[in-house]
Amino acid sequence: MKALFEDLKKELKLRKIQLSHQRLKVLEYLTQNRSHPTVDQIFTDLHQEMSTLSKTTVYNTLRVLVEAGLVRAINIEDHETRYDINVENHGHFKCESCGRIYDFHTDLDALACDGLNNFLIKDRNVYFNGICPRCR
Amino acid sequence: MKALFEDLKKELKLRKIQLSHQRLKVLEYLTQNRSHPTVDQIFTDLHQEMSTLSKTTVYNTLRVLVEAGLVRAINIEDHETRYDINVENHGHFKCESCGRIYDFHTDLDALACDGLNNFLIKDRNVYFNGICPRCR
DNA sequence: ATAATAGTTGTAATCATTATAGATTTGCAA
DNA sequence: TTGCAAATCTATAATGATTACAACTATTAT
Ligand SMILES: [Mn+2]
Ligand SMILES: [Mn+2]
Ligand SMILES: [Zn+2]
Ligand SMILES: [Zn+2]
Repeated sequence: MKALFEDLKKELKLRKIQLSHQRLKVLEYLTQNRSHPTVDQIFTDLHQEMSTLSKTTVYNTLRVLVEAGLVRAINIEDHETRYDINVENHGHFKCESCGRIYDFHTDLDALACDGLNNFLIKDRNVYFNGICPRCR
Repeated sequence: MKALFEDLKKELKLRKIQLSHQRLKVLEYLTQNRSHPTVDQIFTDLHQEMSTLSKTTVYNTLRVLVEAGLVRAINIEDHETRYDINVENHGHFKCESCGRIYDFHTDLDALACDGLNNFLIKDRNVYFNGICPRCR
């Protein structure tokens, strides 16, 4: 189930999204860095090997990838969006102490909820806050 | 169960938090405006009747109220925090079309999740995205 | 009443994100 | 292959929410 770089490339081709050098680098980065990186982390790391890369391109690429459904944007306070190559049904835990974001398995579709008749649900998110084992 | 202004005032006194005119106004506003307002909405509305009110005070007050556990901060993309006087177990639905945030009832504690052994969970949040009945 | 503490205010600074315009690259047709 | 339009990228400026700061005011304790 793990999103493989080669599969993702095919997916982009299918959707007629150009596979530019920059886009492939960002996509590859996300498959290799599953710690929910910020734009700044992605940019800083990639800039080491691609000195001409622009932060705007990272933003643009991420928008394209999110719109294509290949990447998920995560907003857990902080006013800084993080990105996740794993778009499957899972939850996030943010440690108040170290700031790390952990994945956990959960079936959101199983969550019973009242008051959403006639609502069209496109996306479901769960996140917890607290202290991680490493920080306790 | 609905958070009543008078009860909240007592709660603040208990916690030795000064009940300044500005803080009471913000608190009262939240009890009367349960549409998850932004700082800007709170400030603009209160500024009508309190022309000396500063936006910084609104920010400061909300931080105090959130830390005291009387108010919940909600971050659903948008890079603009919204505030909720309802701190009980409930979920949020954001309409992509009109931007409204709706409450829905759900029992998050009942959600089974793997991979969080030894994690100290302090807070649980769920939010859905989609289209609301009004916009369909 | 006086001094110390807490809260408020207006302004400036910060920081993530978006807009813009010119430069570069790509896809495709001649 | 060559030429050109469309797409993408880059650098920089603008935006907008939030925070930092310093002076001012209100509250509390002595
Ligand atoms: Mn994840
Ligand atoms: Mn709510
Ligand atoms: Zn931690
Ligand atoms: Zn709507």
